[in-house]
Amino acid sequence: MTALPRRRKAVRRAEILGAAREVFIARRFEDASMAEIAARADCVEGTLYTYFRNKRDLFDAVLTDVYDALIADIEPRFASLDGTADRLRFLIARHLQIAVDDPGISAMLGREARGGQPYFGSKLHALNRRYVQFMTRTLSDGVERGELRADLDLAMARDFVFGGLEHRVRDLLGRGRRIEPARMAREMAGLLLEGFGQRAAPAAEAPLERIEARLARLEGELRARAR
Amino acid sequence: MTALPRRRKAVRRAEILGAAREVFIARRFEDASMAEIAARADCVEGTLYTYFRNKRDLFDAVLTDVYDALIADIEPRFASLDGTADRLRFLIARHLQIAVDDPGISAMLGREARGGQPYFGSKLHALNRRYVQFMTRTLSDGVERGELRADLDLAMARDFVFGGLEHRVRDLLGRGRRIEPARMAREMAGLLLEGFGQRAAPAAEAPLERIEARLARLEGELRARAR
Amino acid sequence: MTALPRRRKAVRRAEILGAAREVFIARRFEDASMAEIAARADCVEGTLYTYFRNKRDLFDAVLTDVYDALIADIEPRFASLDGTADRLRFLIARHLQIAVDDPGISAMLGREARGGQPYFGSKLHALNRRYVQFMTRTLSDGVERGELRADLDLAMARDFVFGGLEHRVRDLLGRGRRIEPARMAREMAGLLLEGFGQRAAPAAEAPLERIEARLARLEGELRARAR
Amino acid sequence: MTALPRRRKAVRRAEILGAAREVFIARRFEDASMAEIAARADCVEGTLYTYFRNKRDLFDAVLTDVYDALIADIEPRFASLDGTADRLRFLIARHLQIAVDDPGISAMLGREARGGQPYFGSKLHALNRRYVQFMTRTLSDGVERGELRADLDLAMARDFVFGGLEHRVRDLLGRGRRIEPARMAREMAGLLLEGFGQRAAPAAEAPLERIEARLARLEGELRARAR
DNA sequence: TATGAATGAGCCTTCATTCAT
DNA sequence: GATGAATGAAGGCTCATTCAT
Repeated sequence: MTALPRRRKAVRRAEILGAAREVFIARRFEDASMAEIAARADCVEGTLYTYFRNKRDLFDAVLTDVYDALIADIEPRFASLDGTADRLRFLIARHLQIAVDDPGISAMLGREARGGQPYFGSKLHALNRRYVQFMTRTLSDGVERGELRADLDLAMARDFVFGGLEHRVRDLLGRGRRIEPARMAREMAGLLLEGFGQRAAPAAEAPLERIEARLARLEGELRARAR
Repeated sequence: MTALPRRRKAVRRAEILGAAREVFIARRFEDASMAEIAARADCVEGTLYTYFRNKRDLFDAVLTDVYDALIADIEPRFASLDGTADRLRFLIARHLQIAVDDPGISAMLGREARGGQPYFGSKLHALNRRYVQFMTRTLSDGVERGELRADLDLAMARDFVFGGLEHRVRDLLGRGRRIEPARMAREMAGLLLEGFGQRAAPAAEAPLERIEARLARLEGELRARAR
Repeated sequence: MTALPRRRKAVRRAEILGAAREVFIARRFEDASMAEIAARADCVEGTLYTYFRNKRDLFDAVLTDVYDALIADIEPRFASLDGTADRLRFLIARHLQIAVDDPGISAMLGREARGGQPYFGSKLHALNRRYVQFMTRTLSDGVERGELRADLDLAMARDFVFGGLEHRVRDLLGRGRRIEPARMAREMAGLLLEGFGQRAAPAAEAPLERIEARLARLEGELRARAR
Repeated sequence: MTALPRRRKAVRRAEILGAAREVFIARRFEDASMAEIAARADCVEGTLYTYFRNKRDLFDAVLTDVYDALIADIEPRFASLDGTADRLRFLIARHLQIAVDDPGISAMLGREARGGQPYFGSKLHALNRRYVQFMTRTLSDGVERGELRADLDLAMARDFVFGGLEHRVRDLLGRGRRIEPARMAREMAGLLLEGFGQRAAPAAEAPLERIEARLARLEGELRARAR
């Protein structure tokens, strides 16, 4: 055939990447075939190998693209948020938004994280770390600022967030339910921050503060007199 | 040619099941090969098919074994627990124990839940539902008894528990860290029940009483001096 | 299990034969499995081999049964028929009757005649020859008695009969049409005996008569003159 | 490793088709193996699948080739024939010629028509219909023109022709006899057109000629005397 | 650079037959 | 005599990758 006349490499590369993305979303890594990617990219299999060393390479490039776009989108918006609760809600909502915009991507990311290949040390793991940083920072800042418990185990907290998200998304998608990122993020963040338990609270904050204020005042007064 | 010495069918079956278990732990379903299972069970591939109709059947048999043992172990111990917190800690610890006893199994279960085959409706899904029942009951009982927030979204809570567990285990195992089920269960349950947020109150009743005692003492002293 | 208590060999053999017959009717030789036959005969595969040397043997035994029954049924009735046309109609009708009574059998016989194994020299061929004898005799007797053309090529005629029957049955069965042996036998025999061709005859006789008239006239005239 | 020298796709395809043809002639569809075809085409099995989607596809391609060539050969010659008897003789001779040129093909076609797969609706059936059209037209035209009995059952007649041919060829080939298409076509057509039966009337040609000779002689003699 | 034909190892599954029990 | 567990060869098919063109 007449090859598409003089495509610049970058363009061709992008086409292949796009095709690969579609295929890797539709099928897991092992089940995706280079033949299908080539067909969708409108070239032959051999051509793929002039742009990517092998299938894994191509897959990693797709992942990089996905994460890069994701991070580029999150970065500025995250930077403008200060409160821990706000940040948490934003990150959860943004994560849910992926599942809404591109359900295949969520599935792919979750799926491939436990692939046949070792996850730790993989490209996917490295990329994921960058993404997870936003959450890690949110949590550690939260502790520093006194908005989260001082004894919070950050890694454990992070796992609850992402693990919960993953299961939640899978469950809802599996049942064909709609996901409303904002509302659901509010609920999830609320549950995480306050816990499942029944708040003895009502007894809670205002009265206690008042009592302690009274106490402090009294003790100060006594110390003064003691002098 | 040389037939292996005859064994009782049940024995052979168990051998094959054991071999299959090892292989399915090491590789995901699609990547596991009947050839490898046969080799590990010290028989030829054909033999496998006299015990199991096909690869999926064999896989399901492995899963059934795992879950049956798990559920049989949990059932009586769970039945003897009443408090929501106790139950939660027990179930979490038991789940973590799987990862300690048989790290491959955790990975396998998590992995296959997102397999290529539709998860919903699969044997795995059916088995998993039975297992998850313990948690579901714990949570709904907890709400009924007023030990958990009345507005708790049970499905969401369940997803946080299992999602968090899954990520936690994967993370720790991936980093080669040791897991201490009891301690970790305490921490996880605590975090889930109380939330990430800073307790304005640490509150609790005993301290409150102590404060009031302190207060009473001070006030009494003041009154004494005032005289 | 408790084996069926002391079945006499002949009974068991008959059971196996019956099961084999069902299976060989349903599937062609290669596709029929000893396992299925054993299951249908309610015994295990090994048992089959105590009654028949191998699958082919078993198949041949089934065929022998079929042909023996067929021949035993035809023999006396054929013996009572004299006219060539009657015999032909009877044999055709009887053949069609097989397709009506036991469509599987016709299919099986036709099918296996061109099996992978060489047909000539096979057991099936030998059995078939006995069956075909009835037709062969009918045709050769017919010629001898002057009821069939003296120059009839017997083998060719026989092939037309059975080839036609085979195709006819297959066609009708394939289209789901009903077969009425008697009526169809009449039609087929008629067509074979009289041919496809338009009888020149009607046209033929008038001219012949004219010739004979002419001849008679001449001869009479000659006789007259001779006097 | 060492790749065969590149060939043009069409060439390779033809080689594979040729190899497949040989194998499908030698064995029935189910018994033919892709391995054998590959070996005969001097390539590996995988290569076959770059030309044909699967075994059935390859088989159908072989059949299509055979029928296309056959029909292309018959078409123009058939078009030039008018009389029913001529056409019939031609078609029969042509059919026999297949058995002479390529004895395997006849066997294959007959064999596969009763394959395990349903024949009706198969590619083979579709192709065969086109081939059979020539005979169908011959017969229906024959009736229309008054050259065949007006009450001729066309389907039945067609089955006699092809059934007879099939059996005849199988019988002769099976016995290692030579086939002489032209002579045999004359005989077969004759038998079909005139039937097996003793012609009471047509008295046939030789006698008629003898009579007319006698008649001519007599009349000549009389005329002589009259002078 | 792009091509695309060829590779070949590997996969799951079937089944007639054997033989120790 | 009957059993039935074990065999092992064979089958169709897939696919990432290579390399001559």
